[in-house]
Amino acid sequence: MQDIPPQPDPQPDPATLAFARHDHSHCAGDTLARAEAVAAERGARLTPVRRRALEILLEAHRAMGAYEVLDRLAADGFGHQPPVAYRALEFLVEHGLAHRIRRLNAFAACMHPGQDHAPVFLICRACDSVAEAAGEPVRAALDTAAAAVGFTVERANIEALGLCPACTQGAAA
Amino acid sequence: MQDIPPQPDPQPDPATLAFARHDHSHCAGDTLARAEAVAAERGARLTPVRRRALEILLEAHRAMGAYEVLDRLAADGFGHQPPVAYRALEFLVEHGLAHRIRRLNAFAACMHPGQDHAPVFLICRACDSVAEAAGEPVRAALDTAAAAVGFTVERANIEALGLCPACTQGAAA
DNA sequence: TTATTTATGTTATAGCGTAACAGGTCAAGA
DNA sequence: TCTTGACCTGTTACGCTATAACATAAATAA
Ligand SMILES: [Zn+2]
Ligand SMILES: [Zn+2]
Ligand SMILES: [Zn+2]
Ligand SMILES: [Zn+2]
Repeated sequence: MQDIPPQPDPQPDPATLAFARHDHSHCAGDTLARAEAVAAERGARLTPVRRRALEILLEAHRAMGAYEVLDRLAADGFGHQPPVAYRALEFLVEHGLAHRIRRLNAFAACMHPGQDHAPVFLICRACDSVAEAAGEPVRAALDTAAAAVGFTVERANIEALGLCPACTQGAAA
Repeated sequence: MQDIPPQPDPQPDPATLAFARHDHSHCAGDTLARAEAVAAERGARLTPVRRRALEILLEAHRAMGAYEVLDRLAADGFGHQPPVAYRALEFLVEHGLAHRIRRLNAFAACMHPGQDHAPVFLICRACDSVAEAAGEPVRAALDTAAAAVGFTVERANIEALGLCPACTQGAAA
């Protein structure tokens, strides 16, 4: 959850990374750069508030409420009213640069923007970290279950609450 | 979504049923009876407010907001304040007699109480109906994805938004 | 009965989210 | 150049969702 000096190894699976000690400033910076590239490619305008909102979400592998983001934006000289945060977050979600975690009434930066993906969120109830795991098989199973009753899935929210690797260890002790 | 006279056939899959015309008074009554049996078995006290809240949720295959349930309870002579509804609903969820649909900030009656199940919700964006499909395969895929990164899943919310069979037809027209 | 727990109801307040309007920026086209 | 229109940012004001804290009453246990 914070910066730990040496981390020379190649990037592991993003969900594994979220729960592991890693050079997060690099992790966040890299993700931000990819997000900027995606925005440019799509012709989406990543304006100062929007970019700053994304940076804020990228500070840690956890979800933040809109009002928490708003406070941070306000402290940085942006507007102080809820729509300022909600609009920036809405933009990020719309363009796949962030996700909404309904279980937490909160938002989290997307850890692999650009890649078309069916995210599954793993929320640790002990340390509040949130990881975005590869959900393609889960989504496939969901589509199958829905198709069996004639239902057409357009969007899905798949959110799991439990214990991350570190906190599972702690609980076992 | 409303009562249609004859329906002699045996019960199909509950999710299929939710989207089909059926004798809902029988469907709801039967589910309520099973819920009562489950509550008795667990030693859970299905008091008048709680029972009435469940009946209200059972009136249709859709989710209802807590305040909507509250209005109905108040009209029936129960308390008029939010905690009255939230507590009844919390009880029902705790004992597996109802589910919370986070995407809608709402609650829906469980259509097969007692059976230990991993529900998946199929929410029609056109007619607002909500079906509870069998989610065991989906849950299994989720557990696998989580286990791959060392995460232990305790609870999961799996909610799909899309079009039910009837509304898919309508949209195609 | 008396003590203990559980349930119901209240007031008050916190937290989440959006509608509607005003002013500002920027680029395309007259 | 000037105007038009699209889009972005900011505001006020409000509505919906949810819970904390407390008082009373009913049910169960001792
Ligand atoms: Zn990181
Ligand atoms: Zn944890
Ligand atoms: Zn029915
Ligand atoms: Zn429908």
